[in-house]
Amino acid sequence: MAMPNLTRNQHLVLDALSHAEGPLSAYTILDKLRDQGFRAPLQVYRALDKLVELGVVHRLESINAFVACAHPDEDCHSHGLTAFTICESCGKVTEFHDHMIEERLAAFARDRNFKTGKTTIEIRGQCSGCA
Amino acid sequence: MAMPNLTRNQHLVLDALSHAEGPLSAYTILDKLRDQGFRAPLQVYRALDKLVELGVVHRLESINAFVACAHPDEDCHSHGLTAFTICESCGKVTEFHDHMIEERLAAFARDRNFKTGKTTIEIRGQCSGCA
DNA sequence: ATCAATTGCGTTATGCTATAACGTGTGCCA
DNA sequence: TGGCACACGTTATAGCATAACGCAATTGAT
Repeated sequence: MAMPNLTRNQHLVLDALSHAEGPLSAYTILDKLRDQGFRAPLQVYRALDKLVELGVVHRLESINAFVACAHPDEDCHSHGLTAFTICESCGKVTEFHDHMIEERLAAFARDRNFKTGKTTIEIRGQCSGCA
Repeated sequence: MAMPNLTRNQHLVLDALSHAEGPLSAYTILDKLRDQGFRAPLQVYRALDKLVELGVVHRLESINAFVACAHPDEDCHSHGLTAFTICESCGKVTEFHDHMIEERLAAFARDRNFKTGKTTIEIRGQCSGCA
């Protein structure tokens, strides 16, 4: 998955996420980009769809928010499964990869003849600074 | 976590989920229970909150839906972490527990001094019957 | 060169998911 | 018997996401 040039909208959305402290909702991104001409949710969602597909943005299913990939230069998809810790106090998100967990889930799916699409692993709680 | 008697609303919601083929959204449950007098989303959400707390219903974060626990008699919470496969074609959900994955996630959290609250593991894809 | 396919864009409208805030009723037990 | 805890019902609103339309730019095969 090579990284094509981003369109203006995609670039603006990625920038907003990259400069944010934590994850942002689509509507928060919209508000941040009103000065740049954004007017409608779809402008954000369409950019997000593409950025997620490229692997430079992750969607956090459990909080309906999006976060820039922690290491966008390497191809995040190539690391396989991505897991997250999400601090419910400060919003800090940490991304990590664990090959054993990945293997274990793959084995379960294989045993059941389940064809794996996208996998979500999210741990919500309190980070070290907030506990 | 003992299982107290359920209220009428809680019982109706749990029944709806138990008899369903797959996961249901809160609003789908609401529609199913209109004949029983349900009129507003909160009636469903309040029941769901309680049922989830009791461990007899699980929330699937990645599809904003709810499913009855596969083994409600045992205390599902006592099995620790619950993971799911979710078929995107037929909606079938399979619940499973893997001690090694649980251990691995716990170790990661421990290393980072992250205090774990609720953990979500959901694999979306195609089940054996739909692949 | 030109046509068709693809992709992104902008807009309006709408639908789905979830909670806030208020008041009522009931059971418990100090 | 007064206070508390809990569930309930209702109205209203907030928050998240997509449908459907048409236009513009790009690409690429003929």
